[in-house]
Amino acid sequence: MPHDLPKAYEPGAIETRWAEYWIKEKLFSVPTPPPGETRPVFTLLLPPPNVTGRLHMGHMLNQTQMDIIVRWHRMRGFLTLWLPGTDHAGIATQMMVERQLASEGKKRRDLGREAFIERVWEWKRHYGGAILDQMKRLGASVDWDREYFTMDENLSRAVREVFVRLYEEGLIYRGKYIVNWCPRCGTAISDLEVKHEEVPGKLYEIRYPVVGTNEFITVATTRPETMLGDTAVAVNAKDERYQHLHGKKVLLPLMNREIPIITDDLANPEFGTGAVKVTPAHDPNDFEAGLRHNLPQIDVMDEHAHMNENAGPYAGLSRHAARERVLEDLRKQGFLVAEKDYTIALGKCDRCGTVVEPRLSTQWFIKIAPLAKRAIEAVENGEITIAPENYKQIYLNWMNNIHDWCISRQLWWGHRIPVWHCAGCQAMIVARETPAQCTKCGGTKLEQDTDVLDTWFSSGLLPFTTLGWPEKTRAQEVFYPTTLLITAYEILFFWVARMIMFGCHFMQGHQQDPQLKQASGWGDKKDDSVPFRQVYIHALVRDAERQKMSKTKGNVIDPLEIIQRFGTDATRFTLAAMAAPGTDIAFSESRTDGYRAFANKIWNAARFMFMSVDRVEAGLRPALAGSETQSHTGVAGFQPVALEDRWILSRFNGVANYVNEALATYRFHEAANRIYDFFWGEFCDWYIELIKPRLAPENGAGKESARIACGNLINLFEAALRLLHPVMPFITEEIWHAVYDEHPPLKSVALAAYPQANEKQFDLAAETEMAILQDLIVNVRNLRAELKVEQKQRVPIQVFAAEPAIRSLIEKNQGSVKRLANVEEITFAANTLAKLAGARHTARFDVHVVYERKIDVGAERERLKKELARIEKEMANLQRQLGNEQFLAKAPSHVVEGMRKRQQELVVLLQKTQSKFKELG
RNA sequence: GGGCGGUUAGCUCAGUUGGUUAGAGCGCCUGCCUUACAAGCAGGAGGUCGCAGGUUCGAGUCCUGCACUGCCCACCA
Repeated sequence: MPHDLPKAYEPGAIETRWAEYWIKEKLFSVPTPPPGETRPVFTLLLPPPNVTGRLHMGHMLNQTQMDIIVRWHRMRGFLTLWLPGTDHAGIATQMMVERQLASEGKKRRDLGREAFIERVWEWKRHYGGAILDQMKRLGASVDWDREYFTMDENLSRAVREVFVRLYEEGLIYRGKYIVNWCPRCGTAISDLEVKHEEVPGKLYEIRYPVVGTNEFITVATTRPETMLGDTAVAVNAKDERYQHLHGKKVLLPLMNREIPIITDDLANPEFGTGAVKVTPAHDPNDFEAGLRHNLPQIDVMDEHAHMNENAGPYAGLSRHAARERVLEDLRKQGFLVAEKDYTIALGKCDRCGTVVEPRLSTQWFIKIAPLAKRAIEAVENGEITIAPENYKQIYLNWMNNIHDWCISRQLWWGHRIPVWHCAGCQAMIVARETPAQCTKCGGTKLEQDTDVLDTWFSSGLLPFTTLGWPEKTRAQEVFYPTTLLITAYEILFFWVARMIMFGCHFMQGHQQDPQLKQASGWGDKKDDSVPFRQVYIHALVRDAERQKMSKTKGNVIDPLEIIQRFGTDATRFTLAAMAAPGTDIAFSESRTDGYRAFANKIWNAARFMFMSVDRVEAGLRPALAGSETQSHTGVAGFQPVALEDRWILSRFNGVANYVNEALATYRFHEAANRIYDFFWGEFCDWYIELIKPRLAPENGAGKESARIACGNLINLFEAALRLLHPVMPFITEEIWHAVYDEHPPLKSVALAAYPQANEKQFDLAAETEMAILQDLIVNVRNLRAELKVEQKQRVPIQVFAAEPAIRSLIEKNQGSVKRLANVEEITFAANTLAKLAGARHTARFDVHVVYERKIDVGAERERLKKELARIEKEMANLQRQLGNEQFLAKAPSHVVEGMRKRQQELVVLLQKTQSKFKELG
């Protein structure tokens, strides 16, 4: 028998054992079904963590939510595919390996491109699996047989295919533009990879002498060092201050170069001096102005943001040193006329924090507007839904203001751009496979473009490339569009938007297997090109002080450490219970500790159950067997003989309903909390306590009655385990196997059916009656506490109930009352007991504890005073409302009815309370 | 410069579409080692729902303004 469980729940060994079991048994592997499959389909793509990643709380929240939804679907009979993988993460991984090389005193250029890439692969083979191993510890029920890596050969081929197609469609172009350049990473980065940070800075005013006059024109700039590359000064044509200078030239200080004064809207008369220096090679606005006016582009910096030969005497200096020197020289020569405090939005590299340099360079771009058009439509017309809904607007705003996307990176690690340059004729050959010779001149000296693609280029394709694209596969018919995407807000633009653009473009015309589409509930959707039908954006996990976690702040909470201390189930439960849609989570260890206690509670309830089973009927199993688990509703094999049976059965079905509805709308916290309250507050605190006498046949309850009680307990428990399983997969799996005495009908509770409510098992009368009994018991306990009755002392009570039904209810269940309130004898009074000093009353009954000690009259009076005030206030409110004809006319009838009922109760309560208050003097 | 959120018990947070008495966990106070669980049980105290208006029969919930606070986006030097 496995029933001799340890007294305290120890999650560690149990969790690792089941995690391994699930993988070994391939429980979550889903072979692509052939045509004819009729089950509804649920597909979810795991947002691929970086191979270099270490599991953090964000991952854990994300994966917990996904796993809950995935397990829930699987248990409801969906053909459920959760596709895992990792991202090659260009910059991050390259940095990682470069750091490793640095510790050996080497640089990547020492190795050369090929050897370096081989080195990265080696690194990946050694350490790349770490984050997925950590996922396994979380219990993520993914299909490991389909694990992908974004640099896998098949995915790389798909990337080249996409590049070539986009190029052929004119949606990819190459050109020399200003891009965001990270001097430390040595590569271009996209707009999204630049984080703006407001920092205090200076606005400098520099005067340039106007050639042929004694005048100066004063420009304002935050970046004086770029003046070395100035090729014009712009003023606004309408600005009267400068109209006499139109067409004149200025002599650029320090460089002694003559540059024109141009008129352009770039200059805003309201800002600074109204005149602006124009540096086409170092500012995107100036670049545009330069094109408009045919200005030369003078690049004064190199790839490390050091000044180059174009910077004359400043060559070799870093941009920061150059700024100081330039300012110093301007000051000395009398050109610097003002320095004003000014807040600058400084752009920093998302990856390394280095200040980004707008740099003129040749890059590859995707023309985004045509792709964005359909991506906007798909969301606007509801082909893709985004929840919480406010993110829909954020998405649309962003998409409507999107710029072209710079996709080339000057890195070595990544998908190399499939373009070859002919050394002979300079032709560019864009091809899926390495060409043997130049298509123009036939030359064989071809060199592949040295750039690689932005990592998000390949991850944006994953919804279809992981399903075999560009081939047309059965997997796509079944699993595309994927059903849901659960992800963090921060990658809404990086990833989600790009997947939508690519999906809508490349899967245009795709159709999901109509039968499966219908079965899965998407019959009303027209567009099967979308990468997913739904998006759910989850919150950010912050630390207990609501601070964003960051390494520099040192406030990062390591989920693995939390798991170590409290268990995976407790940690998962915490994240679920705190995840109200739309609000960030302040992670709190005390909450996790509370849920560890919850796991322990479940464990001990199981121990109790097993002890009872072993005593009453060893070998008793739940009524459900095998295939039945997929079709039944409510609790099987449950025989409601007593009030508490009818009550708990009804409650269980109510909870099942509630939880299913909550999960359907991503209300994880409501689902988790409802299960918690049910299991602890109702099942353990009341139900188990109530049935204890029936479980002990030696108490005279009878063997058959004990057998029924035991059966109910085990069947209910089994159902509760299934209900809880998506949130706490480990402990439920462990106990579920034990419930079936290690011979479960299925390999895992994860494959059993998720509880659905059974209408026939609802029993509102039982719920009402039970509430009255609970009320009575709590009142007696309360009185006992007030009278300071010894815990063990059994006392007689008197009860008055005006309604015969209530009296008979109490009579019938007096055994329960006696046990749970430690009552010796119940006698029924003929008249109200409300006046008695030591009595308690409700609208339905009065109860008095017969005991020699008297209550504290003063305290009782205070309590009553408060209560009276409350009742009177509520009465007044009710009377006001019920006396209002408009209210009676407009309010829904159930509200009016409810208030009338409440009013009747209050009348009784008020009367009783008043008379007692008088009695106390 | 735009946009979005938050403000409810000592602390951290819930509070579906407005509807009867605003909840939980932790913490606090009192009493219990009652053979499932002291990681537990029983009882209790604690809130003018940020401020000011408005809509409504009815507002924690909807609207406006204000205050404080957080986040995202942004090529005005």
